[in-house]
Amino acid sequence: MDRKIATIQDVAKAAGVSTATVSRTLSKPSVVAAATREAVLNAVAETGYRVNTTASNLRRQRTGSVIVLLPNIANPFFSQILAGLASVLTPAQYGMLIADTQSGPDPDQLLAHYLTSGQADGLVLLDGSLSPDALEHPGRPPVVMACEWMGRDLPSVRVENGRGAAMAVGHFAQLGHRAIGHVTGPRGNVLTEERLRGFREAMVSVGLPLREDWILEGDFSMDSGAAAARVWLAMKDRPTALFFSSDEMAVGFLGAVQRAGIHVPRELSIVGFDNIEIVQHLSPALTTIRQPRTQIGIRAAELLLDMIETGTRTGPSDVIEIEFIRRDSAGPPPVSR
Amino acid sequence: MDRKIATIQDVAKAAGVSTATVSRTLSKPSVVAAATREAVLNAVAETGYRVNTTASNLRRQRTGSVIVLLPNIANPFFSQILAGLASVLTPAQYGMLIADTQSGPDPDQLLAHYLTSGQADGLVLLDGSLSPDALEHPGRPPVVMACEWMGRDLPSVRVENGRGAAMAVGHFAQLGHRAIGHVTGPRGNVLTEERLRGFREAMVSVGLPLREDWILEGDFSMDSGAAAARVWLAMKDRPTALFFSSDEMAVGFLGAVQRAGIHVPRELSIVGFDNIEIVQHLSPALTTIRQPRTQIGIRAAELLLDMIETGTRTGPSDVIEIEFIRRDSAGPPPVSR
DNA sequence: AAAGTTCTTGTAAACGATTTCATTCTTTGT
DNA sequence: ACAAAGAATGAAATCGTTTACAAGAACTTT
Repeated sequence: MDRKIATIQDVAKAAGVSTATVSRTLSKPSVVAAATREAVLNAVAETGYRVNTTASNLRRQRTGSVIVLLPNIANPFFSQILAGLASVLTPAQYGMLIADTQSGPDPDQLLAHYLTSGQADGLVLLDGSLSPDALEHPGRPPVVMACEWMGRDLPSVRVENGRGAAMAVGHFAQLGHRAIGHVTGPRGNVLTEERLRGFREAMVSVGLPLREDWILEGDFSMDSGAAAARVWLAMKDRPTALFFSSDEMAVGFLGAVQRAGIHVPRELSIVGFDNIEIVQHLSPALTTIRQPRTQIGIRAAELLLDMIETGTRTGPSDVIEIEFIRRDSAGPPPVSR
Repeated sequence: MDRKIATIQDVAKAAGVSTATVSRTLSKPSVVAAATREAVLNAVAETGYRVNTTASNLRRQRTGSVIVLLPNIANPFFSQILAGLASVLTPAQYGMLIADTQSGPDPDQLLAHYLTSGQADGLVLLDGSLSPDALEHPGRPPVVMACEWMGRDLPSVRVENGRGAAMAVGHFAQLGHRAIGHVTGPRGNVLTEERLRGFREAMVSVGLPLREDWILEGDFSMDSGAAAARVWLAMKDRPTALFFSSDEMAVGFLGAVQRAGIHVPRELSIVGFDNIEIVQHLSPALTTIRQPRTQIGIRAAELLLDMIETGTRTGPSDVIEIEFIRRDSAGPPPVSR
């Protein structure tokens, strides 16, 4: 009896109706008469029928899944966004396929592949360093960028990156710092550039000297934060405050300088960006800029679903508010000197 | 011309062959004559044809995706495993669907849903607290457990949890500690129980007193580590060494006690479990037990693919080796007293 | 009571691949 | 030179749905 899985045919037979009626009962119950509806639903329960998504997708000319392209699946920053995406995609009956752009050889090629393969009803891009060329493809599915965005008028969900940098600089200035540096993300990345721009503008706007040798390049990773620490320790003329383009770098930096005997925030103040979960548990707890990552994921998914349903290829962009979180890693500059 | 996406019919027409030949050229090139093969491949390139995965899957009675069930997608511990899974699933042309068991109302129901819905060719379970009842379903797809495992003889990939605990205890004992405590994961979780058992056995085997009030319950999270710190700080008679069932808890604990002015490892030694990326960047760098998480993901995916291809529902289990990583968070016990 | 409407339902044609089976064309062995 | 075996191809069925269209039934409306 339960040998084979029931098809819509079996249900139709059991209920004494046509397959069309079964299908209608399940998708638009309102158009079928109450009596038949009940008969069908009974038959469904009886046979344990589940619609075959593959067949349904084929007929409806959709795939039922959206692909998320991200630079590194193992990065906790992204997993939070994934959680947000999943929370709206799953209820909407869309599967979420995850593809790691770093794992393969050529990220741009991977993007092109997914744009042309017709394997997804939509794409979410979390990697801002992808080249937008492939987006010219005519029949491509809708695409939404989250966090990072590219030149074209691609719908995106982003945060006020520049303002975040300005908040950090403002905080340092107010505490009395005059020697402020910055550790950036990888050059070319939109987030990096945006935050760097915000940093520069804020520095001139508060009237502080902008020293290029106090702008260190990282790549958002903890390792690159630790590397920045070695550079900072080796400087003869050090900034007393550092703004990091990511919390991860701040964490790597903090651990490294602490091991070198530096006390934060007594000898050096630092501020991160993102508010990843761990930083509140550090000692000192990290002052940072909060990005509501789950929220970003949710909005991106909503935008994408809207585009998929309306069949548009463009859409609005959304800017999500950030928040300055004052903790204990930034204090007044050292008095000596 | 490029208006609509090309189907296999278009390719067949362009190459002057039947659709059957096109299909064969693409799946089993060896059975078609060299000349025709070339003609078909040219036609493919010309039309920009991509096989429609949905149609292919329907015909082949498969779904082309495996579902990964995990307790919390935002947990960095799991994302590393996901990366491992993806690295073998993607090349094998399987999509990886991720489902969060914590986000919905009833985890067990979610598992049952995926087991019966026929939406996946296989399942990977990363949540050991799921009840195995649903696995009785007759036509269910193959299932592999990673990290955690359940009573039944389900194929699984796991690590030597008990031995990990023993390594930590051994290390403490060798350093001269006599008062050793343990912070566990949530009760009922297989990992928790296994490590706790290992801890207990190791304690008696090195001949140290096993004090139940020095066994604190956590839930693997940083917050629960911080909570454990408050308990430890409030104790009149404290253990001088603590073994944590997860790095996350160790991190939460470390930050909390450091803020209370405790020096690790001078006043207290700690050892974690997992070796998550961040712990090497802390100050002090955390001594811990490394689980090769990417490796676990890879093996689980390999096992699952094998089961899918051979059509078996059982398979071998695999035990992955762990490694003790000595860093700076464990030292000799304080001399005072 | 005839002519329109409005509701329900069924018939059958897609959707785009894969694969069985039969057919034609080559080889090969004797 | 002829039968048998092998290789390459095509015709058509099939996977399990959804949905355009048609048709019958049940009501209105005049």
